[in-house]
Amino acid sequence: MTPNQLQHELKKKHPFESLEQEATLNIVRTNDQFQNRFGRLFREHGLTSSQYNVLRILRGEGRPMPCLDIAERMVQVVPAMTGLVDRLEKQGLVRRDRCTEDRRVIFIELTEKGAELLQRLDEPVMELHRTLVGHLSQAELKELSRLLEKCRQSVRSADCVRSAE
Amino acid sequence: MTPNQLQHELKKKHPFESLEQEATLNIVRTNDQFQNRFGRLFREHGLTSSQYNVLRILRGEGRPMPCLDIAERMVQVVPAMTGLVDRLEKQGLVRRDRCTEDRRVIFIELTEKGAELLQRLDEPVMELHRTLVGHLSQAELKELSRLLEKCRQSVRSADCVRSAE
DNA sequence: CGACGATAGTTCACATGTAAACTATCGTCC
DNA sequence: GGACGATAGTTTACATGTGAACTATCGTCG
Repeated sequence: MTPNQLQHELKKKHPFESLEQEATLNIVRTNDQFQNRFGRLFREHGLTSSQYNVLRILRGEGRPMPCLDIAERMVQVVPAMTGLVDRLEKQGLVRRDRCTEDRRVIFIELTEKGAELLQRLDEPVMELHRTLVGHLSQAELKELSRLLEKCRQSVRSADCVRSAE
Repeated sequence: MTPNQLQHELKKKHPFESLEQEATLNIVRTNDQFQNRFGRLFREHGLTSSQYNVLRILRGEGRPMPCLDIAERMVQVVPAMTGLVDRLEKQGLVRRDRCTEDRRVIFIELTEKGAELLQRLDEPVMELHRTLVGHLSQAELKELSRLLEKCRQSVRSADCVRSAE
């Protein structure tokens, strides 16, 4: 057992002030390293992590979606979607389609080319998931997901408070 | 118990293909939401998350550090440090100092003003840590950190392979 | 009908990250 | 002591995120 692996990784001289701080930093650092890996994989196929995310969401939904709905499922704010879709459209991976009933909304649709690219990525992505966390037991993975979901409950409740202000 | 909270959050129609995928997405999503919160807090004080990180690293080290050493403790690549330090210097929070022995290295030093800003942030930051994960028990926090550290072991070993190529 | 608030996207300004190319120095080896 | 590879930073080009302001529509209410 390495009781202070994170402290060692960060070359921190002082121990963590609290378990809360240590856990939070562990989340951030793990995410950064994972994002790094996925980013590299996607880049080999001409995509970024965000772009891949958009394509995945569109495939999961199975039909064209408005910008706002896509942004809502990603954590990001709306304005970023414009440029994101611009580049995906330029690559021919999605198509913009203005809704006829409500001319304010613009549907984003996955193209055949986009679907094919996604499919080519399925196996490598699954493989990377296994590489990154496959050495944890099924029980550990379940526990990890449970703890992280519990973490997010605080954000949700805090957001409720904020939106009630 | 909510067995598929993440699936519900993402409005995913299909269940996750694997526990590995679910755990990875849980890490990413939790991180995004936490970063969001910390970013807001730092912004109220005129800082970004990255800038705060640099200041924290400098205070932890207790003395001036070369750019590379700072970048190494963050996950990011080197080039980003230049602009980051530029802006911190413009705000008077750090100072650049060229080393006399080795004129290639430039020491970054925390200024008095930077130290004061950090100190003002200490309490709010600690408070936010508690808000975000304080509802987990001490045992859960320890287990979460343990699992995340175990996750990162795969990245480390994979990096060894890569650097040996 | 016509003003007005709400909603969907876009544009803008600014701070990051990433990779690749470039500059200034250092060390070392012949 | 001069070439050469390695090291520390910077610059450049491009894709993100974030907040604020703006445009086009919709709906509704008077």
